[in-house]
Amino acid sequence: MSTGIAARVEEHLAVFKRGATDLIDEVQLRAMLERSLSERRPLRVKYGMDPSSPDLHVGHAIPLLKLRDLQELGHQIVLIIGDSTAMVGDPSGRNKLRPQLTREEVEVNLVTYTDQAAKILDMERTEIRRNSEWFNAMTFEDVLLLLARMTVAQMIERDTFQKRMQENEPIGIHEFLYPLMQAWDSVQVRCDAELGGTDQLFNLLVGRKLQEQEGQAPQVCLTTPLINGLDGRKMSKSYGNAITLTDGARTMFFAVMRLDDASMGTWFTQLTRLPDDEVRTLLAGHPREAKARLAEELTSFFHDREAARAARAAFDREVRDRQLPAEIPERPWPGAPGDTLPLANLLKDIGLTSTTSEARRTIQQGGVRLDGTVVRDPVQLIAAPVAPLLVQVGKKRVARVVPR
RNA sequence: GGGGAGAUUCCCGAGUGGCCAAAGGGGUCAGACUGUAAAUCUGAUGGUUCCGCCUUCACAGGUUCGAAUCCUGUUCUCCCCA
Repeated sequence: MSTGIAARVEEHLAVFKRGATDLIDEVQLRAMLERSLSERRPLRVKYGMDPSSPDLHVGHAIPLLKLRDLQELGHQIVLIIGDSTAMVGDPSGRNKLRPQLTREEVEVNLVTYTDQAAKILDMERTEIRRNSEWFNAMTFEDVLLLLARMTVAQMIERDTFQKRMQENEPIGIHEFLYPLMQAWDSVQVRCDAELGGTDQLFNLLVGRKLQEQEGQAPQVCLTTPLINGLDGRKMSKSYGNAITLTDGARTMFFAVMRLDDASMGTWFTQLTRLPDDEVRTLLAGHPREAKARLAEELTSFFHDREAARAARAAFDREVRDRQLPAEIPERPWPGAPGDTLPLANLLKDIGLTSTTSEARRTIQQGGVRLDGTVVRDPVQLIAAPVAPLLVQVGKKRVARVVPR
């Protein structure tokens, strides 16, 4: 082996390892890379996504970004669209039984999923496989044989199942099938390595086991951290604490600015590719500057530099300087032209609050301003405006009521 | 197959005949503070024509002046025994 290859092995290894939580195992990966680079045969790196909810969030972007790095090194990415596994539901990191999706729901999600993944990966160079390709071809006997590869004891060793049993939460028998299915994907695509979140480690290891049983070299398992959402809990669409890849530039930027300081380091490492020393300098400086930079990097990546700058300008203006936004949505007066409306009803009618009760509460708490003046009486009658009336609810909601 | 426990408001979780729109915590919203946050403090948190009325405590009936609370049936979950 030439010294040139040895250096490149180290280079590739560093990319694999950067920000990773588990690597099983490094010795094996090094050997794979040596062979791969000397034989000029890219490694097949698998990643599976189940189209189980319509939107991907930045947490999903972490492994995808890692895949992109590997893709840029010339390795072959194999993206598994888990259209069959989605109907089972991955029990990983779940303390509850997942609702089972129908074929129709899966198909709808699938389209948006690949579109979103395309924001990160070069899909031209990505091998995309649906796992229904092989699962739909299996007979009941095939399924039995697959199930027979593991024992219940091995399965319930998993901490998620342990926890559920302790908490008397249900565990569906079909959930036992999930790790085996994911592992079977690895056998089918003959991958050299599989990437997943830290909660996937068990499933990834089952892949190694099955590949060995099938006479294949066991895959290297690589996990990336799961990140917390904006409220500190695990990021999840259902908690409403996620930043999704489909969020607009402004929404995305503003959301990142709400992140707690302590998480910034992880976010920089996992979601940006800024050099380490630059990140260190940023983190040592003013937290707001660092966070703004983080937000700008993320927004630029998922949208573009221009949109990110605009979002930052809007943030500075509206939040930092407490100025009105440049664009204020206009709402036509909802009543008859010469009419009057109680303030609470007006707020609901123009959509600034979802119910009149919410409007009343907010008004009574001093959260509503008309032309900049706090109004505390929810039944105060508002006359149809002759000139635009500026209505603000809290810090974020604003509209201009215009005559019609 | 037998026995036991349970299903509560967005989530978790109290409540076992009237004082229950239902404790407490989380989340969320509003206000204060601030660096944009976080943390902290205050208040709010089913709807509404808002000191009244309507809807809500798995579902369907029933008892009662009155039920989340009692009874019957149904659905779902957990535990133990076989």
